[in-house]
Amino acid sequence: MGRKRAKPGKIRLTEVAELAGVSPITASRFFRNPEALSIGKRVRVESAAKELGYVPNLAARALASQRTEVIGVLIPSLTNNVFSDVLRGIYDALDGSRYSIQLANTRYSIFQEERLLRLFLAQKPAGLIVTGIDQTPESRLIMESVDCPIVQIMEIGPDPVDMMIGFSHAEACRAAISHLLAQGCRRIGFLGARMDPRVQRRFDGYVATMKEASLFDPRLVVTTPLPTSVTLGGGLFADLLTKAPDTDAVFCANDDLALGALFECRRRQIAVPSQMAIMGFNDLEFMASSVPTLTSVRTNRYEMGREAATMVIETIEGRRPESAVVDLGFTVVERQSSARRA
Amino acid sequence: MGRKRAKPGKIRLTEVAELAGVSPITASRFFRNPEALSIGKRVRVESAAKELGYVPNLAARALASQRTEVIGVLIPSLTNNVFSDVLRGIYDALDGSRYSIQLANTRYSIFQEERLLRLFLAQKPAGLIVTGIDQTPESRLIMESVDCPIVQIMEIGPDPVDMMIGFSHAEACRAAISHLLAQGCRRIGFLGARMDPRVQRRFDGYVATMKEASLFDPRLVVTTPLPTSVTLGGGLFADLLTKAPDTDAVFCANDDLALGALFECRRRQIAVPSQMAIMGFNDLEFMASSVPTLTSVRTNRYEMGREAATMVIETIEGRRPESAVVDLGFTVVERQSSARRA
DNA sequence: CAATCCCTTGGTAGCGCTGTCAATAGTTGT
DNA sequence: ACAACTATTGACAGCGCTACCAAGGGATTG
Repeated sequence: MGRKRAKPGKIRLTEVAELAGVSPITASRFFRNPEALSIGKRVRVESAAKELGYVPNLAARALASQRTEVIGVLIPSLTNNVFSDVLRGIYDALDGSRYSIQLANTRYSIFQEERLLRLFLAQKPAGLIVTGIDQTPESRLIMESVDCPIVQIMEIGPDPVDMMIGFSHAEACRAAISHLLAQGCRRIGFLGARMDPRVQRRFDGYVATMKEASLFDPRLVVTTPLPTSVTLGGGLFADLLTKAPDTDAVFCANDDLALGALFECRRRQIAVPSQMAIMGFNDLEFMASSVPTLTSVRTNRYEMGREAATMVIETIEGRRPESAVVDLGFTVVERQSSARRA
Repeated sequence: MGRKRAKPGKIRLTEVAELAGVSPITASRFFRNPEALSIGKRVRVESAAKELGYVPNLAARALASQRTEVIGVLIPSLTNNVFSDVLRGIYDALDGSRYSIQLANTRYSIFQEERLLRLFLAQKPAGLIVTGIDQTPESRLIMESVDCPIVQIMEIGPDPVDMMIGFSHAEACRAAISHLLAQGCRRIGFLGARMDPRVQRRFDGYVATMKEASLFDPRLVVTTPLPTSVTLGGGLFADLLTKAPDTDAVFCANDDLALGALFECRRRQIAVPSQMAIMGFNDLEFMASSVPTLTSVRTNRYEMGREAATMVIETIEGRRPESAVVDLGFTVVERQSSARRA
């Protein structure tokens, strides 16, 4: 024989239906598509549900309908401010909707990403948000064979798996370096940490722009696979000065490094920007209030998260966005730390 | 009639059992309690599952077993670095385990928190991690009537709902102020943003310590309900100097404010620490590499998250931690910005 | 040799909900 | 007046898994 029968206190859809005087399936429809009910029953089911304090059992719903209302989110890091802004956008967009988020951290590994992707997809998510465009070939195959909407975020590239929202890191970096060149800088260093694909593309933009100006010199480049930090920024900057003492500007692949470089300048009594221009990337909040204020490239991270989540939901509900690829662009925010000509 | 029958490609527990030559229930047991199987069957089921690439259907499992393997996490903010460290600890502790996380953002509202709590508990989570000890009375009742383990994090207090891990913010702040007093500071200002319960308790510690030294003066206090930022730190510090121009030290309720205050000092040519000592709270990474380096109070946020998640899991698995309340303490990290006597 | 125990395995039913059809009532067109 | 249609509602079965009970088989005991 089976197990003990329904506990007395349990409020199931059946109980709601009974109180409302309708069949369970009608009550079920009330929660999914109220318009399909006549006004009378709609009101009756609604008040019955409220009276009993009914809360749907999501597991049963998922099992019966073969789908969930969970949107999977794959990001490479929980620590990085950049991703917490994106996440905030995603959570805000989903707040109040019936969708919830399942978050997983790939730790910058595309193999972890592939593993997590399999894990997620086995649970039939309603949608997926993944970071970047550098998935393993297997991951791509998996994603392409799945029928839920997928948004790749943080950057844009040639062929989206499904949808895409971000900006060109190479272009953003080109704009940054062009700004420094326009300020009269010639020996422009590049500081990079972690060197994930997006930083790599910023680096590519740096190399291309410097080469076009016939100013590229490998001694101006200092990178490390270590995770970024302010302290590391100081260290990399010190290395740069050792390799190329005549450096007159430094582009930092993110703002933490830029702040570290700024502190290192202060430590060494290097005047910013007159002796050394400094520029960061992302435009975190503190860049506007340091002394001197720090030039950076503003990226629209919160909006990216918000839009990505919105694109997923709209697609699920059948209103596919007109454009599958959204370029959110970037803005070079010129501040004191690069004001050579000001 | 029902719906279409099992699709061909679908790998269910039944398929695994069939290939392994055992009954479905035996296969099911393999995934929950392998020790209960004889070695022979264990190996057969394992290889069958691997061969077919079986992934359990969590919705079915949750429905049948009436429980989930989801741990709910309620935090007030996604932006604040403090919480991303905690989150990282939680995710790390759960990585590789069968538990997953459902995250929700209360936005510093105890009413939001109550709403989310109801939402979570309706889905029968395996455990719960909530921030702080200031829940609504209704929230407390709800939590007390639930039978899953609950850990309150970030601070400790008299009566835990279930378990608790954190430290005393008032004590930590007392230690901070005592340090500044020991450095010979007398006109010690307090800068606070957001003023959530934890900041409030730090403030209480400040007031108590200053009063004991007969040095309390309301003009030394500048607070705001606005969310914290580096820029805000500069602003609050400027206000403080207006209200109390003879201030000789400032305790900032968090490190962002401290950095902002440091920049404001630089802007105004106020020498740190000789004219003005600065101290922060949390000891974020950048505190160690600013110029001058910034004194702070180190709190063990990552460990807190990790331990909280571990406590939940251990309790679920029947190995309840010997102590329900864990005080992780804090450390005053003395650096240049408060080195008056050095 | 029967009685007792434990270890392993299987049968049965059902968790709470929804997809698929079918049925009923009401409405419109010719 | 009758067919054809739409709007509502319901019946039935089953989603994939596990709780509960029971049974088979071997070892141990008196």
